Amino acid sequence: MASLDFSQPLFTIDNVMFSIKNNVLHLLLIRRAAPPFDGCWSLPGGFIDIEQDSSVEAAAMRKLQQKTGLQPGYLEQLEVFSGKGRDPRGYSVSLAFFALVPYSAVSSNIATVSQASWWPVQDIASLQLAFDHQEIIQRAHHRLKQKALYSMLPVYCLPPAFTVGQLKAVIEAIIGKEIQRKSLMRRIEASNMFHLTEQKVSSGGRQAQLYQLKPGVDITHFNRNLGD
Amino acid sequence: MASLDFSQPLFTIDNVMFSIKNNVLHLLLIRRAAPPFDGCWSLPGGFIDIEQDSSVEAAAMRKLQQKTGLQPGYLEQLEVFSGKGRDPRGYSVSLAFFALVPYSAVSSNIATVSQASWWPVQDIASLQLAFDHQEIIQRAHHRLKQKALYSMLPVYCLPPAFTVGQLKAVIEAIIGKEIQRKSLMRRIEASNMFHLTEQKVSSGGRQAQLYQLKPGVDITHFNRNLGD
DNA sequence: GGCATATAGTGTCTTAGTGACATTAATGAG
DNA sequence: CTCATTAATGTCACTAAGACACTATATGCC
Repeated sequence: MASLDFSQPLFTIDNVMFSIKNNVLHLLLIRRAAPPFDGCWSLPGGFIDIEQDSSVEAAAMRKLQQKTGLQPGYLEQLEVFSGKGRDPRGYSVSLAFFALVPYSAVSSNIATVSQASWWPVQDIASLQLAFDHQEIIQRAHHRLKQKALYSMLPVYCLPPAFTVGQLKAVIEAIIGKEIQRKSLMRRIEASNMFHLTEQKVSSGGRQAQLYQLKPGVDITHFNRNLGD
Repeated sequence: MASLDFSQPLFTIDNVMFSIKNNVLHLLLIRRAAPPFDGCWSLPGGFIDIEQDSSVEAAAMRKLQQKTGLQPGYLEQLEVFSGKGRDPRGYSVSLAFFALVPYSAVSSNIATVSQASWWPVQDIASLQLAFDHQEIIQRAHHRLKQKALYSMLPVYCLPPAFTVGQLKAVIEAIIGKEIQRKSLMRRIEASNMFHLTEQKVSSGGRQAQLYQLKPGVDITHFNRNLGD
């Protein structure tokens, strides 16, 4: 194996954290306070601290906690973005994560952290973002769309108890397309991931059943996509 | 953003390169010649060279060329593996790739590179590998299996011209399960990725049509998995 | 109360793509 | 020529999603 006489690239973490607000897909950006790109909106991230971060996932979690005051219910590695041009400070390698969080969990904490705010995903393309964050966001959104078609992942955008109508709205916001309520019901039943609570919830018509994730279950993956 | 007074982790690349030999899924290991783990089999990889590698993908390609003498037809990021314990030299972050290559392309070059050889994936679990390479291989294999169920990715394990029977054998070797020839034919037609050549090939019975990738096409993804 | 309306949930037929397997096609061995 | 072998097709069954009508239960207004 080669020796260590190459200088190492700068290694950083970026997080694309999604949530649903008013039935619209949003993601969290923070305004940079230092060069390069100071003043620009950017993804919350930073450097890994090998003293306190037991893994890159731990580093991502710590950075999210630090910059936004909350921890996502779901976190997954997206992809590494690398090259000479993406950071003016030099060759850099950034591991991007994508995260999901219920919007309710955000609303109370986010106020205390200035310079961070939720943006509708559709509006992001027209912003001037730092680094190659536009591309990272596109990739994250694409991955999330795909996963919403064949898995129950979107539940992580909802509070612990939710209705079928809410889950349907979340999925539709993510994939940008209507789905059949009936199909979703079939999947909920087939997945065996949820149980009904005794509570019901009003939303202008007949009251809806509240569902809850069974403790310790894995996210079901189906072998067919929705919305062909 | 934080300043640079944290020491940076060691950043490395690992490659899980798959191919098919005698209708069995194999992957390429090299024997380490230096500590740590000298003498152990391990994944071909190493450090990125920021002078010559324009991206992490370029680094992965260069390392494969260097250590095995060949370049894969397909290369994709798998996942980052990180932590204090995985490398005795210190905190390390390794980006693993998975690669596919036709076995024919290997056979001539591999002889010139000592200490590299193909191993049946089933036999790997009983080897003593360096670092956390067992886990990396498991993850790569899992991902490859999944992709074989819903995409045409396995064609990258075949030479430029191939028969339906060969593709069927490759897919079966990857997913460890028989599939219906008919289903594969339907996908080949639906994907519109291939065209027939005039040539046919003998294999003990009726001659088989040779198919070829159309130039510049993307790998088709289906919205349903094989082999429910 | 009675009715309109809104949302929740079910029943059921259609549709699309795979599984299973029989059938036909082409080739080599004897 | 006959048979064994592999390639390719024809056809029906099965499964899960799409479409949409229909029932159920809540709220608000008269």
